[in-house]
Amino acid sequence: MLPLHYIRDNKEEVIIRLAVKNFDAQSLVEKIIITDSDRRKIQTELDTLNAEANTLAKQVGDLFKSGKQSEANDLKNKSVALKETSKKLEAALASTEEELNKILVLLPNIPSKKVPKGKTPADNEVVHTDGEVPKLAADAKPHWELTTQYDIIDFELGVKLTGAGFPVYKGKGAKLQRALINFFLDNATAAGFLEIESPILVNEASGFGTGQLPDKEGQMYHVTGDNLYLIPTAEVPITNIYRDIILKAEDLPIKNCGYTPCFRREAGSYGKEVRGLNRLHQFDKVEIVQIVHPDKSYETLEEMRNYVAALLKQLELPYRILKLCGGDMSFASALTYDFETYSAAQQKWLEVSSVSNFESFQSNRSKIRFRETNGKPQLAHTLNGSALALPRIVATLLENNQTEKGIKIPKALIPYTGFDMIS
RNA sequence: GGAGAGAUGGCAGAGCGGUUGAUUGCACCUGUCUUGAAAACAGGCUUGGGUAAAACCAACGGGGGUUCGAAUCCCUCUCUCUCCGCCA
Repeated sequence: MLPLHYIRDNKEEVIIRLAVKNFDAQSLVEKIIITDSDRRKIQTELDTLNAEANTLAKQVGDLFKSGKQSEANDLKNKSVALKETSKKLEAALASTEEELNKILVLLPNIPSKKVPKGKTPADNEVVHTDGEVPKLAADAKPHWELTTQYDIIDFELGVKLTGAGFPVYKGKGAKLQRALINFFLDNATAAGFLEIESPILVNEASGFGTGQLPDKEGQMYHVTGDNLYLIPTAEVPITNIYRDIILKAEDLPIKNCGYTPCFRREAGSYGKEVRGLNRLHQFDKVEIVQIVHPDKSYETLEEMRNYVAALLKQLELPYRILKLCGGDMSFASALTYDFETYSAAQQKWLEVSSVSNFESFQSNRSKIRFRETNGKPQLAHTLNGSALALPRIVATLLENNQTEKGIKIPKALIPYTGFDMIS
């Protein structure tokens, strides 16, 4: 949610910049500005009326005390009349505010000036490529065959227990999951991120705070009995820790990380996109989150980008970094880097991380603020990134490292797996 | 799940129908004093709307009601705590 005063003061700018996201903001912005000005008009009227009523009430009190009953009663009647008007105004104010909030939430975040124009993933800008793509034998197998061959992930069993997209990890497959999670968490904490273990069910307020609600409701699993949502990412609970908080400037930057399972309904996905580990309903992920001073957020984004790159390097996976074009960016982001690893048997790039600067878009929704000494509260900037999401890492790792003897585990991971080969 | 108690500013904790946006303590900030610090003293210290800045308005868990007037009374929802039950 963009700050209202920003929209008010930079109307043209907002419209022009949102065009980069292929979002025609013209009529929405107009409507927001009109509704806001209506709101203020009503508010001013109501304030004046309330001021009058307050004065009156005081006078009535004084008159009663000094025993002037009849005069007091006269004023009382006047006060009752005021009240009817103020009731109407209050109702008008409430409905105008509701309307304003409803449309304000429809406006996406403004993309940073560095965001390339474009409509589809094909327009994303490759900003960095690293690592060697292995030359595999002609009969190299995609990961969903390898997992069966070595009996480490059972997709059908998951279907039996739950449904498609809920795989069961077994033996070295399960150990590999645990190894990756620990590897990622250890790296994150070594880099100064405080580890958080959070709930994986969140309430509506949290879902709204990070932008999943109301618009992306269909992407989350909803526990209707208690009106809670299964988190699609640890970003939701971790960022919401700071909802409605006014931090001290010296508390910044806040660096948190956390491992959670993530749940996504992925309604509408189909075909080879969802084959094997490519797209799951439940998966494991370590997320890094930062809350920073607005002056520092782009610097922080680069730092996080470098951090994620270093992880992939340690895992010896070929990867590239994309700067997302306006059309491919998420609703809430101002600038996003996607990380993709090259899965050699599928011969395609798989997204394994997305690192974004949300500027004040989330913090405005969640009221995450900070204060300089003696200053006014102001919105902080929030950032987050996957570091990393497991399934596609596993897919790439299995495919790229397959040999006749088995699947080789990258050196950095061996202390965590306790084995150097899946065979 | 049953019974009871409670929700007030960063924290603790008053207030229970009329200058109470809120006593007080702690924390914090700014001054005075000091070579510096501590102590002491003086002042400041919720948030949002509104304004050039004020004035002004709103908010004492959320929503509704009674009243000329509510943090204070009533209804309702949510949450927390205590006891009992159940239980990893």
